[in-house]
Amino acid sequence: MERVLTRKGEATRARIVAGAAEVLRERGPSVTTLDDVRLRTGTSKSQLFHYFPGGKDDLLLAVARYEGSRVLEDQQPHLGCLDTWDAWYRWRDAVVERYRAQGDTCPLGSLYAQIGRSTPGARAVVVQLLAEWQEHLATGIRALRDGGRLPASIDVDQAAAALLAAIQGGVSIMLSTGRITHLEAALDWHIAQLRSAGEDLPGRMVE
Amino acid sequence: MERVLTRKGEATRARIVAGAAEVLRERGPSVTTLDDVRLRTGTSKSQLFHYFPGGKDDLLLAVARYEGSRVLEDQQPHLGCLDTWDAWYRWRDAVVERYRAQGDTCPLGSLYAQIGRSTPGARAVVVQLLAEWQEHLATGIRALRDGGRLPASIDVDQAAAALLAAIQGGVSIMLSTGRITHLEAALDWHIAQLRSAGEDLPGRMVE
DNA sequence: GGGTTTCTGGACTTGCCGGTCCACTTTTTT
DNA sequence: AAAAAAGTGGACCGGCAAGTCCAGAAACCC
Repeated sequence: MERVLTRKGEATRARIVAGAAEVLRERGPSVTTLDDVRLRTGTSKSQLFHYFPGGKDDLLLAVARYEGSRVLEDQQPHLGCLDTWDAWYRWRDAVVERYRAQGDTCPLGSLYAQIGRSTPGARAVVVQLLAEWQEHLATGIRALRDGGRLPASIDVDQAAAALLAAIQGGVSIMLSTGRITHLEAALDWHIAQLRSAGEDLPGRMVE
Repeated sequence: MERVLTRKGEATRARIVAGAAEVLRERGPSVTTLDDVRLRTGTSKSQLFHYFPGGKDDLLLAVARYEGSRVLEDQQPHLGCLDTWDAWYRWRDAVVERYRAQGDTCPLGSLYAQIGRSTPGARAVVVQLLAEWQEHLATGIRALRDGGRLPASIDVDQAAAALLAAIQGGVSIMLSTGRITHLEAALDWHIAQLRSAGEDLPGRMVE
């Protein structure tokens, strides 16, 4: 099935995805028409269907993948090295900043709401993103524990899952209310809780 | 402007809202047409516009209000009396049960995604719901603190905000992945953290 | 450089769906 | 009980946006 794309074709396709992502972020998926995308990207109907034979859903899915890949990238390099408390605070700031900049739109979330049910691929994109994200968090927590900064008894996976949920919730609340306070509260609370769990740890701390 | 509704009219209106809510939950707002609602509720186009002069958005907003009012109701009476640890566990189970039953649809969330941007009323509905919800949680935490089960130094509002975020995130993750694990992890983690914060409290506990 | 494939442009079709209209019935009011 | 107001049924309209088609241009391959 895979059709081969020439260099030019590849460029056009990429232009369409990036442009579509812009429009979708501004207007929201349900009200964005293919003509909007056409206009923004300087393409024609036939090109849209040439590159995305499945039509609108196909394009939306491509945009979802595109947006999804950016979510974790935007948190790097901090997300990759959560092994000291300082690193956690830097990451926390990066996350807040990212979502503050994004404002009250959640490209991936609204895309999923639009095509999720019908297109099975969309769910896969989100599920994988969440899994990777949580894995990064778990790695960070594990690093703290192994570094003696957290008690050995801590349930790493539960903590990571709870933290991921808190972030998602903070973002989702931001979308509805326009305020980033809950995201901040969630992050601060979680880090503070982790920290206080490691506070009165025997030995180690001085090592 | 307010038109008076006869008893019959009231009943019809209620039937439309309830029926529309059903269809919307099943199909999602973006793909649900007024004809779907018509069919489900056994009404005609003119009735729909008779009761909801603003058209589809108007109806959707009414449904949003309807769904919103149920969210907190479904957590009662537990949510109203979070003054002992046992009460918290009961509430936790009620929340999990409610969302497990609801499955992978979030009536309010998807409604908001659909009409939020355009209809200002929708945002108000969500904002108010979240505020009330958080207030309940804060009241519960305050009760624990005043009962000597939590340290006096606890930042009640931050804790409540973080918990609310965690719940929202748990739900939102459930919508994407179909799994309720994150909601459970978030609730369990939060309650456990609160509890451990109150663990080594001086005096009081025996009083 | 000729043949084949890929790419592009835009006119055209199609069907859906929100919204209008108006005639008719039922209920309320006095 | 008659007039007024509220409620109901369904035919109809109009626009919009997804998707189709085909012809011509550009790129690739030998």
